Amino acid sequence: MQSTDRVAFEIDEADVPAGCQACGARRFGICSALKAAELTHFSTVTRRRKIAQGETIYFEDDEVANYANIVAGAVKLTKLLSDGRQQIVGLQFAPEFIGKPFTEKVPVSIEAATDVEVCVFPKTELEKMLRQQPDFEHRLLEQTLVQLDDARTWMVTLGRKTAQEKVASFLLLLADHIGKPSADNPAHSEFMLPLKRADIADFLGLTLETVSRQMTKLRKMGAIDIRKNLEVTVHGTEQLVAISGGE
Amino acid sequence: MQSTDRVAFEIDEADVPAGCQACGARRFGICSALKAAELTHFSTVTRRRKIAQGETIYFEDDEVANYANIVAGAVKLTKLLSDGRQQIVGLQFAPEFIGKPFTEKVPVSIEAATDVEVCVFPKTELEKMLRQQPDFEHRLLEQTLVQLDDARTWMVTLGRKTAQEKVASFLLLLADHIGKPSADNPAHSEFMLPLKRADIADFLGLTLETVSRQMTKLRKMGAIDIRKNLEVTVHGTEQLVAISGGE
DNA sequence: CGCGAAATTGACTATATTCAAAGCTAGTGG
DNA sequence: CCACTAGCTTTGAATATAGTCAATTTCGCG
Repeated sequence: MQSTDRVAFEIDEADVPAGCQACGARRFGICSALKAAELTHFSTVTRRRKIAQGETIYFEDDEVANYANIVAGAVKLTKLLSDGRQQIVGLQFAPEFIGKPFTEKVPVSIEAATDVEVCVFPKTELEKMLRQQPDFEHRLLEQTLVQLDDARTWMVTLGRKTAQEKVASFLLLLADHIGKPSADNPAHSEFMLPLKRADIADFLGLTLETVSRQMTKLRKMGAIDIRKNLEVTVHGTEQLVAISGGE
Repeated sequence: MQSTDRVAFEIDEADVPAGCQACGARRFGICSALKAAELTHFSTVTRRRKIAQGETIYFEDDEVANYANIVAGAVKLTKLLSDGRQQIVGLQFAPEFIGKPFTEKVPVSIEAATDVEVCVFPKTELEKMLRQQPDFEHRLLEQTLVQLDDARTWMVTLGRKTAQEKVASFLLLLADHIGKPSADNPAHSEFMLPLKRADIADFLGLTLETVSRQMTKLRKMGAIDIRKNLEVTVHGTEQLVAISGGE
């Protein structure tokens, strides 16, 4: 006969819904505020959805009835000016939360930057969880504070950096979020660009031509390598940090 | 003898600490989540402080032991690059909350843009209130979401607007927060600039000369009037909205 | 292989910056 | 009360950086 401890542990683990076990949000996202039993209940009202690159998930000022966690991929948050100029105001990667609680409308458009998989749940359900679980709201506040800090950090990049520094900052941001140590040299970092040049330009407040020129310059300086327009290798982040004008 | 209702009402009102009665944070800030009795307790651990224009309240990455509500005046939140370039990432007016909960360090420098009066309270005390009062945390989350939205809206201005549009956007922001209808024409708006040209430049991602030139241009276009370098009159906001490139 | 989309490169231009000088404004002291 | 100063603002001329428009190349995919 097994010890109660052991049994309890196994039951607990078994209680974690299958779909949640491999999910980043379970461990690092808002779901980490939930206990297995609560998660089980929660998982009955969520559903997985795959979204193709380029699809818009919410339009700016849409009224929304759902929220979601990103399970895989990256989404871009954009804002438009009436004449069509566009600014990407944030990139979000797994396992971050999508949506703005307690308001009718989302103040940004949300679009799949890569193929994306999300875990969707109804607005009402989230708000119920928030009322029942103070921890859950706490977690949400923490994630919001991180996003606020990220936004403000990016404001410095937008307002005060040169084109070259902006591009270097962008590459460092990606290295940080989706970079993997390269096979041959662990000090290097490799990743696929989740955005095309026009989107990078919209994120950096530049034109796509300027982005392209600066990428070329960084390549010629030996700071990075780009293959097939989207496979990037960073040759040591220190050099890139120096070029980026720092934090 | 008075009715119990009447008595209860008077006691309740009388319970609101004297210092809180005229405070904006009491009605619109985070303190509005508190009932009179809780407020009374809270007010025993707060203290008023006056801060002169130009004084720094927190330095970037300082560890802080206090939070505060702005009672009067305006503060600027700034971030620095290592070589000294500066970006103002936010302006806050009464009755907003200052400080970043649950973290050791503030990620921005906070400086009094005008003479400021704040209501200060210890970090530990706020965090205790947050645990005891879910409403309080909820309120804080809502304020943080508003700040996040403000930051993202400003990112569009920084990344995608021209100098002229930036200056117009800035004036509209002020008209919105501290503008008063002018005496002679209610469609006009008047206010004192809380920032000097160099600060406006740091807020808009421009140089102070460019800010000055654009102000002059707006004056010559008849959109605004400036007296003594800091008294501004907006001649109808529609024109300024049109110039600002919109939301 | 060939087509369409995306990226690069080039030549020219526009916008905002830089550097420099002069003009205001408010506060101080004779 | 006026002159003087210090700090800020305005204005000007020259320059640099990024933007625009256009041509060419590369890449992904049928």
